[in-house]
Amino acid sequence: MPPRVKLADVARAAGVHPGTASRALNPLTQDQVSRETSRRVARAAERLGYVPNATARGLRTARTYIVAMIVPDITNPLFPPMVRAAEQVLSRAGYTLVLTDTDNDAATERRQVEQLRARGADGFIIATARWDDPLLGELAVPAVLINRNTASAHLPYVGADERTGVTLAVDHLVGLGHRRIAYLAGPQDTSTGRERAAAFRQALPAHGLPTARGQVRPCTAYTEVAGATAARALLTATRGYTAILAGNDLIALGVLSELARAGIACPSEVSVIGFNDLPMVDKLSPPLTTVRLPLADMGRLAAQILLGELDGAEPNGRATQSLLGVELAVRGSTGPV
Amino acid sequence: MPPRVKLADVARAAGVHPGTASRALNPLTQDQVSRETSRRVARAAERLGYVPNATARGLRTARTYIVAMIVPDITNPLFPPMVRAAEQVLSRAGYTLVLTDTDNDAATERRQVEQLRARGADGFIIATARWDDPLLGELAVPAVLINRNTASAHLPYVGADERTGVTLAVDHLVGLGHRRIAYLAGPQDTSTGRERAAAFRQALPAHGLPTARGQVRPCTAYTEVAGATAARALLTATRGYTAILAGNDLIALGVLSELARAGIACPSEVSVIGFNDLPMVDKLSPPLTTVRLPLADMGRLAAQILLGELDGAEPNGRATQSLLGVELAVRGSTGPV
DNA sequence: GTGAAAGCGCTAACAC
DNA sequence: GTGTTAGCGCTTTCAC
Repeated sequence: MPPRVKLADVARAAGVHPGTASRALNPLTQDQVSRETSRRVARAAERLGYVPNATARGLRTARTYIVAMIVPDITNPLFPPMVRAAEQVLSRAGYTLVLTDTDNDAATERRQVEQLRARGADGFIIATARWDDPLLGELAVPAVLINRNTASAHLPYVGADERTGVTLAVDHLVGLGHRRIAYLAGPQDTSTGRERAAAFRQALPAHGLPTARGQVRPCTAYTEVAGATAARALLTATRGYTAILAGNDLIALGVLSELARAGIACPSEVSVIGFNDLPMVDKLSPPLTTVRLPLADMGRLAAQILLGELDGAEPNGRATQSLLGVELAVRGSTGPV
Repeated sequence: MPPRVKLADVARAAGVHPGTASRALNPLTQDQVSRETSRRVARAAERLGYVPNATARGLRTARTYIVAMIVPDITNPLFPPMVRAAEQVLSRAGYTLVLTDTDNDAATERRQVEQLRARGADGFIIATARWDDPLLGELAVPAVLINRNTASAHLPYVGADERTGVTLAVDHLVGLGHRRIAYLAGPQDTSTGRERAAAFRQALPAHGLPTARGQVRPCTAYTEVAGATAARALLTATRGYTAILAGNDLIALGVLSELARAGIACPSEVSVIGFNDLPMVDKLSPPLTTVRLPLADMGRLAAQILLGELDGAEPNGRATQSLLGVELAVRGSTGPV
């Protein structure tokens, strides 16, 4: 393959010095150069098919225009829409997105972050934050949290309005006449697990409904199996509930399968609501009523906030916490008592 | 933030020249240095928390250790398992994976590839290949195709054994007594669309079954809507089919909804088979019988082949074409005639 | 086995 | 408005 054309070649072709060519090609410094020169350089670059060497530029400017996004598991359908939207925003701004899947493993995450810092990633979008995460202090570059927050709230955070989501779900159930509603929460070491459970505990009294022991049960994981296990425990303990709100759709799936196994009809005997609106849950029998999160909007906003910190001033002392609106997708898994 | 410790710092701390420190730290050149020196340098690096600057190294070595993976749409559940597996293999080999989502758009793809070449990506894994794709000739670095092949077969390709998948599906249906089987193919400008359709046309005669006009109908896209449209056209033209094989699961979903709309029971009146085994299709009513592809294996192998070309010799003249085995997941959407 | 020195391609002070 | 010069941090010849 032919040696790539470099800035010096363009400069020679345009009859100017490399420094001038550099200025002419960079939008930010273009006004230091005469219109005419700028045009000539641009044309030469075009003609020779000049592609700037990002590595050399990065070495000189100490910026790589690389942003790393860290997700726990890209096969979890929650993340692709965020990744996709973030990538679009960043790519348009001239940044390249590096995706890292940590496989939900802290050690892997550590290794990856190390590698990315060596790469000189200019910033991070982090979807793996645990509630109390030591890693986040050591980043030394701008970072934005998405989907899951941490206790300290030192970093900008973009999430969904979990509380409203839970409230919408409970309101819907109460509107259908339900008064005995159980909640199968997600794991309590995630911000979503905590937020949603807290919101549920507040939502009942708001409707004048009593809270009973065992009405809120945490699942060990956001999985169908954990959901089924928790549902079984719930049904064994009490059969009086007419509705079950699940910490997410996978847990709801577990609930549905457990109900089927126990011969309890949904929604005529027990209504079920999930959280996330995963693809295909509208095709289940019954189609799942669930809270829909604005995943793409979250990805977009996270990228925009990061770009702001990257281009602009120092990160704000008090980090912006953004909660995007959610909606309830009402489907067949909920009905009147 | 403190200025990052660089190689010169480590060298000084170890009492050697930077060049020597470099040799000591690089596994490939470590044997040019005495055991003792090597140890001393390693210790100093450790103590100072030295992290090599990948940009500087890249400028010098003309390698970035970046591999770009190009997918049409990361929210399509087909791709995350491939991406994840590829990333694991590459990351372990010291490479960083850059993910690009082209949004199924050729212009976007072009722009992205340009950007990635400027970045100096050492290699590409390409899942967006169209049947006849001019872009592929211009890469100038090693590349591996995954999931979709091109006409020329000049590049290594990793895919699933589509033909066997179709054969398994047809065999299954014939085994259930079906003799009138229609095929709703995917778009014919994709290798998967073509391969599967061709395989279907061969599979019928193999069982001594006749082929009729209109028995194979291409859909305009791999979508539920396109599937429903094609299914409607099929049912309007002929009602004699007892089984429909779909080009992929989304098309199958369209078929199922169209059958429901027309009041035709599945599987008792018409059996349906999909392709891909997307998440959740086992939870439909009826659960979808479908061909399962080894997506993660494909991602893994593609990454390994690419690593081979990256580390090793020149790309083989005759590019390796790998077809990985598939299996049929038999579920409720197929039954006896 | 180790030191010296050059240079990857680019940008940003500094001159004029 | 443009040319000159130095240098980002690393690797790799070439000496010794």
